[in-house]
Amino acid sequence: MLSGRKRAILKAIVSDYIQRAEPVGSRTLARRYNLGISPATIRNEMADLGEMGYLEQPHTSAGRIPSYKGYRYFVDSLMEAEQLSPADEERLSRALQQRLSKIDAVFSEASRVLSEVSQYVSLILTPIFGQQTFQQLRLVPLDSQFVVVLMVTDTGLVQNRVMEVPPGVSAAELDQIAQVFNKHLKGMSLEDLNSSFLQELYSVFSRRNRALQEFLADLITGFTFGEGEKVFLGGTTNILKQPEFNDVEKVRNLLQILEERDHLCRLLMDMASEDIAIKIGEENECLQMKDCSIVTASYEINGRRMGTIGILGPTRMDYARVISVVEYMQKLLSKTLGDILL
Amino acid sequence: MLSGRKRAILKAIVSDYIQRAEPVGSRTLARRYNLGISPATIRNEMADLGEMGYLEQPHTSAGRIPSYKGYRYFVDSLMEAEQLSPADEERLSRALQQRLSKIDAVFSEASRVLSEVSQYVSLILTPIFGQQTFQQLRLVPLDSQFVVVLMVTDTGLVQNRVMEVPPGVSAAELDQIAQVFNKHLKGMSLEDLNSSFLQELYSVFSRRNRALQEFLADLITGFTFGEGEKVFLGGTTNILKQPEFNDVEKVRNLLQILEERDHLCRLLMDMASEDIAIKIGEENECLQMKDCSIVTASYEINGRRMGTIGILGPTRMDYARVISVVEYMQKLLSKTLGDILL
DNA sequence: GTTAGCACTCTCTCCCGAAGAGTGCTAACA
DNA sequence: TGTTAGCACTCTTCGGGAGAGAGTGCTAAC
Repeated sequence: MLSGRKRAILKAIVSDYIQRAEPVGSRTLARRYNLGISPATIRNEMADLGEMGYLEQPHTSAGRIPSYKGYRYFVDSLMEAEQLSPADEERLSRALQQRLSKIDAVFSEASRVLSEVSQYVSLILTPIFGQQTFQQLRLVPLDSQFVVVLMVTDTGLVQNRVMEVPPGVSAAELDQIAQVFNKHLKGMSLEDLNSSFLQELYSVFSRRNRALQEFLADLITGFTFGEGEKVFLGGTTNILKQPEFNDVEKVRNLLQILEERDHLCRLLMDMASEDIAIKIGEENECLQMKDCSIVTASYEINGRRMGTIGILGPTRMDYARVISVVEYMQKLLSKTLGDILL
Repeated sequence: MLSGRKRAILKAIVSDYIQRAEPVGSRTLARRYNLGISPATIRNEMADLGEMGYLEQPHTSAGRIPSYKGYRYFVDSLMEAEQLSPADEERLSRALQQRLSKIDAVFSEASRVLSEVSQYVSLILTPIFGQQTFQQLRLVPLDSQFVVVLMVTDTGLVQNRVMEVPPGVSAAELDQIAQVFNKHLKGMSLEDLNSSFLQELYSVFSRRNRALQEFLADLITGFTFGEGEKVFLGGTTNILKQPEFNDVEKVRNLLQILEERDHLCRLLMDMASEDIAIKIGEENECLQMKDCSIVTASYEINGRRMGTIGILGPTRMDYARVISVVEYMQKLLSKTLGDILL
């Protein structure tokens, strides 16, 4: 455990650095914070903290900056929770209070306002289909050639797409297919939907040709991979305001990651297991993100954890504030989605 | 008109600058290109071209760079059409040859490969609904509370969303609504779909309450603004490789524009009126894009111009190459979409 | 009309020195 | 023994030349 004085110094250093983005020295620290001790004493303590791995020195005779370990300690046991200002709460709420008919519009608005209020990059993972169970399937023929496939999950999400109907399959037969699905799959987790069911289907429709079999296979893969999960991204340009991203090379590295939606998707899914998750710098598996931190929260639909919202910024981000923003949005989103879907 | 020699010199300068991104001087020009004249003569000609507004000088005693007018002249009458390499054609085709069930997947793949091959930023505007006519409406009730609204256009695009059914409206009544729509609107341009029809609808269902009226109004606005047009963006990071974007401030300006999807949408719609459109530097209304050029082409679905693909790069972009890429993708996309939708 | 020569201009880079900030060590102090 | 003042030292940053390099425009000759 760190002594009270070391804790106070570490806290002051991290806070100061978060605010000003510049290495902080003993003299400045003594001047700016009322620690009641002289720069010399602070220097001694700083040397200790440096040896213990909480602080780093960009070079001899620059001030100290927090190491990853320093941020972690700060977040875990020094930082004070911050109450979101009423103005910010207002901004967040209002964005979701508009009448947003499509669920995607909700996510897109949420991501926009999240990045605006936080001034960092916002990420939103749409509901994970694997977490839901099959409720019903509808096959709505548009004409003799195309059919609209509607799949409804237990949480009320509707997945839809247009498919080509194999030639010679009648509307009655489509109905029959839907019936088999609805009878056999109701309540089954979409994750578990595997090929054994497909075999069963084949046998039911065995008299039929290869085209139909392909159609059925496509139908099922569409459920699991179909629309899939998407990631909404907002405020990418905010990151460019941060002094640590004054280097175009760094910017490019980060933006490249943000362009790989699959990667982000996996990242957010991994973090979905916790209510609030914080990854600081090196804790990110991805090397290119070692200068960044991510704070995520999982939103719920009807009490079930369904997806994740997150904010990405430099390791030097204002954790207390970001956490309060994310938490507020988490509640807001859970409520809004519940209202729309239930 | 410019003399043959001036044309040759201008062409050499623009080509060289496009390739190397550095002001080009008379001596270098004479060395690199076999123009058969001495640097001194070139200098005279360059001075003329400068006075005529085709060239600019970053400062005295640097070489010349093309002005906006210089690029324009180059594009209009100096540039030689470039044949896309078989390898590139292959890459573009293959991306769209995958089985892509959802139309959005086609656009997303197209935008990805477009940016990869061009090494600039790619933009794709999804089909403009206003250009299409109403074909049919389906209202598929999921349960007593929600209904899936399916609207099919004459080009085979399906727009869908989930809406809440006003309490007390039966399935039969929904059917009736759909029938009225299908009877009155078939063949009508979605753009023209206005409130006069809504009045008519009200009178048909006049016995009904306010909730139903709101439902009907929402239904119609959904057609025109509903899903709306989307812009797919790819290869944003490519722009960062360009030396002209070594300045973070410039990058931020551009990325900010690219984040405003509505703005991009309008931009691409404006350019949709031509088969191939090229906007160079200052020709862009948007001030922040004065250092950029956009090359667009409109793709067709069943012979009707429906949307736009484009490539955005620095004014110093390789126009010949970009044009050939865009043209190729235009044909590819028109074909692919025709196949999927028809 | 074209070219060679030349003086001149402007940028870029490298280097140097001064300023500033901060450290670590030592010695004195409570 | 912990704390503090003092001091020499280190390292970065910034500004000011000096020199190199590239290119221009003008003039005079071909």
